Amino acid sequence: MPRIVDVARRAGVSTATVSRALNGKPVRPELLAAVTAAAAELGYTPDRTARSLRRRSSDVVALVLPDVENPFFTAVARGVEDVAQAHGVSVVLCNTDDDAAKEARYLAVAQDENMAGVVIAAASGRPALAPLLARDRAVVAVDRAVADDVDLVTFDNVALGRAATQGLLARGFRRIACVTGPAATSTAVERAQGWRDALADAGLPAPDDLLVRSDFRVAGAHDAAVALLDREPRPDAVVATNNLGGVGVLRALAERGVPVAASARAADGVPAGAAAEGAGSGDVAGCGVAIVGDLPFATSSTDGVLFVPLDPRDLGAAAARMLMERIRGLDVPARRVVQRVAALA
Amino acid sequence: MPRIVDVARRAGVSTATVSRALNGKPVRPELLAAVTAAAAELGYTPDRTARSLRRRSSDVVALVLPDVENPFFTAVARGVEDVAQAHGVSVVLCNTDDDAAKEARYLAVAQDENMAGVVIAAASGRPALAPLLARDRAVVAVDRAVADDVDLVTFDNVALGRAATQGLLARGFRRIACVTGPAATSTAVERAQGWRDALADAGLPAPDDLLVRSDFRVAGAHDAAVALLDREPRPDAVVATNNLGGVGVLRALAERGVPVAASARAADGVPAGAAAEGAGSGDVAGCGVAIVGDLPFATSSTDGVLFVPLDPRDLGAAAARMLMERIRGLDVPARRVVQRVAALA
DNA sequence: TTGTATGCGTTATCAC
DNA sequence: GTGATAACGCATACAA
Repeated sequence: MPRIVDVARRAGVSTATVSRALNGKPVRPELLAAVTAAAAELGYTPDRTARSLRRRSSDVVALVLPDVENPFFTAVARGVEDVAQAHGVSVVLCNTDDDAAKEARYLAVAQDENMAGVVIAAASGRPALAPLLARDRAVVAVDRAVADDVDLVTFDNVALGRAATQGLLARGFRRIACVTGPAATSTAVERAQGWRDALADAGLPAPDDLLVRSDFRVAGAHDAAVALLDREPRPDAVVATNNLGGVGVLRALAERGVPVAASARAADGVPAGAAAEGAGSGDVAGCGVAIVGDLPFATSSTDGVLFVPLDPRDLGAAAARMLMERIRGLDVPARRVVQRVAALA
Repeated sequence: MPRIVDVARRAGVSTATVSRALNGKPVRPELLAAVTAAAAELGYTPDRTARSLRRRSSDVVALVLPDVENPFFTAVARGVEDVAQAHGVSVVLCNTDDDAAKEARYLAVAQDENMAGVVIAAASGRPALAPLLARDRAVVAVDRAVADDVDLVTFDNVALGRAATQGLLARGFRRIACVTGPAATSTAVERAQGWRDALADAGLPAPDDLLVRSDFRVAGAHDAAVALLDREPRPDAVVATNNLGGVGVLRALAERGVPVAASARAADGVPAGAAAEGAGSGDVAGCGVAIVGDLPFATSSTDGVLFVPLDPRDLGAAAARMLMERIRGLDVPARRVVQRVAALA
């Protein structure tokens, strides 16, 4: 492997000049030409390890995610990667499994590797960012809020939960349950708050037993939905506050033979009316479903489901752009960006 | 940040002894105790950049994947990550989009970063591994074969394609189409060969116009399936050789209002019989579907679909284990491991 | 502008 | 077994 001295010799200059030439520092045009020619002929590429040691910072950023198997986060990753690559920086993907210990370990690695920055969708609400911040590393929180005062780019989660719920209300549903994620996850909490707000706006109760905190995964949401279906009276619709939650809910409905209802039947507006006198208000009718997010791998049966679509790739791209700014030295107070959301689908 | 000299001073030894103590080299027990104590008190962690520079190899491995948004590959990533983490090595995820140029770029980065090794599911059949191999870096190909003579862990793809097809044959289907991936991808080619073999074994023709090479993605497979549904006579079943292909096929069927058929009707065994005299042999009947792989995010409507399940996580774990062996210095000829496959589902 | 010389933090080599 | 010291490959302070 050619090293910088080889290029220097071949170009007839010093290593310092090679370094400067290759890093865009002022160099006489003819020498620059000689250097780039020599580098090209030798197929020289700088050793990034040595460069990192010297610069005390590498061209790598960490992307810390709670679940790489969730299409939402892989889309975030794509967004981050797109802009990072455009800036010549590599992305290390770190999967925390929503586990604070794993997360802490990865953040330590990011520090020991002298990575330039971190984009994090935090497992815990209080990730161990202090050492990184002390070292003046760039940090951007994405999707989920964190305790530290760092750049943050999220959706308007309350609005998302509200939109999903209002959509169901508009379709005539009244007894609307909510399947959300962990209490430690801001998105889960805020979207559930949106559900609560929408019901309150409509003058409806939002009883605690219609709110189930699960884990934002398929199996958990599935179990939560099954439990909801056993409630008496059964809810006539369910809001899933994330994509995998939606999958779990749809599976539960399918298992129980409850079809997805695009809208409530006319009589449902009457609380204790005719519908309740049979085996319960929803025993034979379908169940409304609203999902915050998308199901990119759904196999077709989502007719009647109300989606509040998100663009996680765009979210990731926005976060990465903010990170690049910080890496380039931008020194302003922490920014909070709320990503625009498309209309209901 | 504490450095190795700080630990040395505090423990009253030289930096060399600290290094040895922390790396498990022989050191007098009392000194070892002093060093570990000092390191703990200071919260010292070695700078991995400096270590990499000196050792000429880092504790990071690259995982080069064609599509991080494909659940199959994220599962592979999980498997790789699990064993890598157990060995104290971090995993850099690189997404090539099945693009040879992007792939080459990432491989160059792996080299410049002095990464310890690479696990690759190659975009092209001939990835640019030569520089890495010349530098004596560990390389393991996973899922997809490559031209270079490196360790390889795959499924028995011909058997997979054959199993999917035989399953459909056993259910009575006869005119079975195949939607597979790019001609440059070994899995796509081999599974299609399995389809061909199974038909030949059954004494049936495998006409070229029933084999569609797509891109292993949803949209591509969808379009391919739509085209197949327009054939006259229409195929009575389709084999999708990967998971996303399966999604695309199922969506196409749903769009066209063609139900998934768990088995062919009795008369289908007769080539030019009664079924053909109407609007075509399959115009009203359903269509059989077999999928190599799984649909972790299917929302329920996969009744009747024949799955040939895979365990990509296990595949990734196996590849990572081989990589770890190589990194630890194992020096044997390239190995070819064919991963066991579960029975039909 | 350019070259020389030093340092980044660690591990490996050499004497002891 | 231990300590002093020289690398690893690059970027920069300083001198020219």
